[in-house]
Amino acid sequence: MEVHGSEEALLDALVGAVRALDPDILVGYEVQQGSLGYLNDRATTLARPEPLLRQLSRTPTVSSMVERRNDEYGVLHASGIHVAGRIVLNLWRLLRSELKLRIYTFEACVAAVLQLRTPHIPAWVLSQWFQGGPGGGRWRCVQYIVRRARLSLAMMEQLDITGRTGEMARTFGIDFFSVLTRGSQYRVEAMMARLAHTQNYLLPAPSTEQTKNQPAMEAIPLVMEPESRLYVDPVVVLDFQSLYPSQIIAYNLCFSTCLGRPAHAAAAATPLRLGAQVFGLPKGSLSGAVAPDKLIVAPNGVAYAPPEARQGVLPRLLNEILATRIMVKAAMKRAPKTAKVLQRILNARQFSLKLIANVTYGYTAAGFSGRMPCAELADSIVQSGRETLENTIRMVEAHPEWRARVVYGDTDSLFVLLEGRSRNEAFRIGAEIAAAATAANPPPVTLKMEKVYHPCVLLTKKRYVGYMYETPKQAAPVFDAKGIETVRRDTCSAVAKMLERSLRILFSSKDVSQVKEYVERQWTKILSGRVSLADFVFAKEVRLGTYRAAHGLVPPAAQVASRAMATDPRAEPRYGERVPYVVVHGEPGARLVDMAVAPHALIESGGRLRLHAHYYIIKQIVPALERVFSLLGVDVRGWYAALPRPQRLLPQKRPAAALGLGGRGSAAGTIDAYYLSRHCAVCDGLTHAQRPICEECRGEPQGAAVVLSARAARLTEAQALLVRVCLQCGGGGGRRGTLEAGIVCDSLDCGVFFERKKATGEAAAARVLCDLALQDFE
DNA sequence: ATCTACACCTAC
DNA sequence: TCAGGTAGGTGTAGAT
Repeated sequence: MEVHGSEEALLDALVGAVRALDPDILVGYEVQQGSLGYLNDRATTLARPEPLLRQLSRTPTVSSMVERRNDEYGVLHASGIHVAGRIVLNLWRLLRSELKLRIYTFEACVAAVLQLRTPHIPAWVLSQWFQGGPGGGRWRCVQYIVRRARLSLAMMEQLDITGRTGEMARTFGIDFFSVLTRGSQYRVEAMMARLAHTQNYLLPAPSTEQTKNQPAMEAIPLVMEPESRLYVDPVVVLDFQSLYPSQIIAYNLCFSTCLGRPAHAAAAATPLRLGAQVFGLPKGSLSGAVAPDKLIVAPNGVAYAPPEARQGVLPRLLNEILATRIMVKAAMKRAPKTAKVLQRILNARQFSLKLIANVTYGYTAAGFSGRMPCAELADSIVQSGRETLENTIRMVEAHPEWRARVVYGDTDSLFVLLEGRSRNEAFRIGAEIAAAATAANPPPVTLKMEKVYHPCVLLTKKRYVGYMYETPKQAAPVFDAKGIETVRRDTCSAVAKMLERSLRILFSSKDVSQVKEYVERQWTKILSGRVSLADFVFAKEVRLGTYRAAHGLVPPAAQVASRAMATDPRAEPRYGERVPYVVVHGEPGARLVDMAVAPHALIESGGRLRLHAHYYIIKQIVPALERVFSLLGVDVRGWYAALPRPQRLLPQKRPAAALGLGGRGSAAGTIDAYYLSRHCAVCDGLTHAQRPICEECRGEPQGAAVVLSARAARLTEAQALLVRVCLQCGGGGGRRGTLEAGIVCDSLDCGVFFERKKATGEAAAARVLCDLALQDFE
């Protein structure tokens, strides 16, 4: 740590340090408004003689600058800050594509990547600490900031961002920065152009006008309408591996082999229109090269040269990509399962190969921005894939011994219901189907048995859920959901958790009354306010500046962000940032946007704002549950209507002294002071405010055990409870004994940080690290 | 009550 | 100065 007397001197020292270390890469968690961007803004304000970014660069003559681009792509992909000669990485943006999270705050990313809880301390508190002068406060502030910088690096390290980006650069044959900032077309072209050049092909460059005027695409993939219901018999899920790439290879589909519609070729008087191009082929130029009966005619009526006559560039390219992917997958099998990091890296590598294989189709169909799309070629790929799937469905249903029915299929997958059969039989028949379909198609078209659902629910197209078995030997099923609220990030986690739990109860017990019991218990908790706010936070992506002005209405998240900006312009959300909000009670007839507020606004309102429990239940939870359980003839809405309304408890006014908020160094330093609850920590019933366990439970074994262990360890009852139950969600739900690292259980992302005193090695009192955490917590 | 535009996010 | 594709479900709010 260096100490400097002025901001000027500080910036000079930064420049000196960067020049001395001469790094290739500069990383900030958020480099536009914080980090480098903030420093640059300060430097500009101070009107230094030379721009800071140029001083930090390696080549002062080349421009270094802040990129101000208002188009969607630029804002989304570029780091926004350019320092010539160095790569500037905007970590949160990288993590956004790397991880699938509900929200991408620094703390949430650290938790997801490093399995670490970190406190969030707002800037104004840090500022207060720092201005407190030498001593604890200032040191705490510096320590906090240094720790965050280290954690950013630790995340880079853990995810091997530089290593993997470098690998991809080598795979695609493009430079490091382009891997992160440029699109898929660039990757496809880098690979395709190299291969094309070895065969003396050049890539056509149609104008945007020509591209726009190419014929419209006609083929669409098959998406079956599923029979919506609960399936208690096994359902085998099979899918074609890399369907589109394998169609390209199997039928030699390529720009370089496409001959258009044979009818056109015959009538050579009219020039051949193909994709964005118009060719003037001399009459008879085809007949000498390929016998008409050897032509491959795709199901959309477009002809292709057979591989013997001319092997296509795309087929060759994809062959190599798929072969490499198989090698990587083999390497994953060889590597020890315990080498988690290696496994993840290899997995990411094979996944990126799969991705580039799939976007190769996208390249041929890129209508909006494509540099050389070809509608006929794209149609051929889709239609061949569709026929392959349709033929397979027919074959499966026609087989007399399988007695199978295809109940759903999407593009490259089929769901096969095997009525009255056991799971083991399902696996056997599934393997037979896979083998038969693979044999019935030209290589490398491969049908693979993915999994067996037992049981499952098919809701609609692209929405289903089931207990999944991947091998016949697997004892415990895995909950697997597609498209429904449990996997979507535009619902709050209360919806996701309740739906998942309800489905698990249904699948395990097949007893709807147990589901009802669970759901009613949760509703009661919600209505009486005994819930964690964290489970009721929505977080949706916000793209300010793209909303239709004519519509006159912006989404709630955007509204919340705009309100925050009114008081602090630096609170402007980055393009595509997920902005959290909660729904509170409003005026009668208020629109949703008017009832959406930032979570901290609710926390800090001191009871003025109230969580809109009714909205959450009626508009979010009930519809989600209803979609599933109405299939069983259950009236979820009726459950709620019949539910006795619990009396809502007003937020407790706690004496400031007990909360330790009377001032710094207040005597009430133990954590139990913060958890005075009206509810018994064991049974959740009402209790005396000063007693964490109600009188009845003190007589029950569990409650008595707490009392006894508390006495043995010389703790208060509340302290003893810390190690048994999560204090935030009250129950502990199977997490008992796993609370070593924190007082709050892992299932909740409350962002509160507690430091445990380890001195005595026992369940000692925890001390709140910062006063602020309390507000977040409440 | 039903339809539509818009926004978001997912499956493939 | 660059930007793969389509299908599809659901919530919100205003219009019919």
